[in-house]
Amino acid sequence: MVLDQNYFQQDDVVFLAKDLIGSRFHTQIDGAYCVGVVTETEAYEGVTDKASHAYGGKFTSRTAVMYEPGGIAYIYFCYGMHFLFNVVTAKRGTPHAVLIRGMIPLKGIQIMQNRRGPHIPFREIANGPAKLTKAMGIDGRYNGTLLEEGHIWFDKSDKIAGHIEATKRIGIDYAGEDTFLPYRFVWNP
DNA sequence: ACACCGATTATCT
DNA sequence: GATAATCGGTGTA
Repeated sequence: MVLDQNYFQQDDVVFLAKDLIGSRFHTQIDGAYCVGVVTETEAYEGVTDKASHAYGGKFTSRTAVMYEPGGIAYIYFCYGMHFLFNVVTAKRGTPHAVLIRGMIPLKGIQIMQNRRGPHIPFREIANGPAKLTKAMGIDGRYNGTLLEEGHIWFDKSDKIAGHIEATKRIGIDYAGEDTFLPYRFVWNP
């Protein structure tokens, strides 16, 4: 079933990050349909999380979409050259988000290969947050857009096999003690 | 296998 | 002016 606003407005962002492992991520962008299975996510827990862009209630033009109701995209430009894709979760006013960090391509593989470059090995097409957005054709145009079938969306069937590992998050060593929270989920299918 | 480092620019202070 | 939720190439082993 397609994951809707009701699903994304649950308030436990750590649960959602883990629950999104094994879901299918779809884009219909520039005339190309692509799908992958989500293998890696991270939770960013709103105003209380020192790693979150919304830590301490920070509200800027960049973070404004995080305060919108769950079920929309928060896409931002990172390190001067990469787009990173998050799902905004929780209710309006609670700026939680789940970063989608990795995926195994399922459909539209040739399109993804073309977007990433012909010499990229299959397993490296979308095994990183910026690789994934590039493979899926996602950029800043879609910041703040509703996640719905036909554009950018998720669907999920049942429980997955295999083990989900929880680790500290990547690239947030500035976050003090929150650096070590087990908010990253990695699936070893 | 692993460590190092340069690229490149929107966003925030 | 400094920073950044990264990536890919280079070098050593």
